[in-house]
Amino acid sequence: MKPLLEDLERSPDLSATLTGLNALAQEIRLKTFRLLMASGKDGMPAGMISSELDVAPNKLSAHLNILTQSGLIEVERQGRHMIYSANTDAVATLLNRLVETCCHNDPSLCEELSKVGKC
Amino acid sequence: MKPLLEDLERSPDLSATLTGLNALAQEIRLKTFRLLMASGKDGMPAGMISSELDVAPNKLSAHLNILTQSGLIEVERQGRHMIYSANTDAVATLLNRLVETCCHNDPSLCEELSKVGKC
DNA sequence: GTTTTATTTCGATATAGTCGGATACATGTC
DNA sequence: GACATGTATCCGACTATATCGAAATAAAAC
Repeated sequence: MKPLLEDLERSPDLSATLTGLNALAQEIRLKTFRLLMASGKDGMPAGMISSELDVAPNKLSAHLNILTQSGLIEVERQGRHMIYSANTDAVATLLNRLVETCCHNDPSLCEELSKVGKC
Repeated sequence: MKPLLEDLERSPDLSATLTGLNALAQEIRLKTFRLLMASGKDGMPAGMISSELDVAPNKLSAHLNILTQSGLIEVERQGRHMIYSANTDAVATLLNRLVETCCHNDPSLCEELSKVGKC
């Protein structure tokens, strides 16, 4: 009568959630992510992110890889530019996974949560 | 005419956001957080979390500290038990900070995001 | 086809996070 | 006060992550 642990253990989403959180839990990557969220669907080339954030290109590249592999951002080549953009669907999925275990007891707890993403 | 970087740099929330994300970006801490989200406002004593997740008490204690200091969970002593519970308001604040830079260009991008937390 | 620009990859080092075992600290019980 | 229980802290070892400089790739310009 306590399925909580089992559900969490077997959740195949747990690994993906950890990957996404880990991708965001670093200053340069969080700034990059927010910059790309702000730049919308057009995205931004790596060099522009590099100069906007004042981060060395090689350093940034490693972080862009981690973000891309998490699925939170996407890349597309345009000529010799690599255009990065945020994947808002992946972001929504990640946020949902963080709050999906709430409200099992009392839906009124989640009033604040229901205000997320109202933009 | 490019206030993006400046806004991010000066954001006093950036540090708090990183602390919160970092707190969640670890397997034991994420499982703990989800367990506490599921256990609602009553929360759970440290020993019960320890046995539910099959994590040694000393190990868990360090992780509970990190989560508590991030503000995502709270503690209250009851006799010799330490009762931990999720702080849903802090969770909502964290999630909002992740998406607050979106939609500056095109609100239609955020349809998925607006579905977060509907429980 | 050589040069320039944009970006990534590689190898080495530094730093921070995690773990396990032992110990210490409260609180409640006898 | 002595003891058991529930948690927290300290320590050294290990592992993962971030960083830096240098070199490599890929596309465009000349």
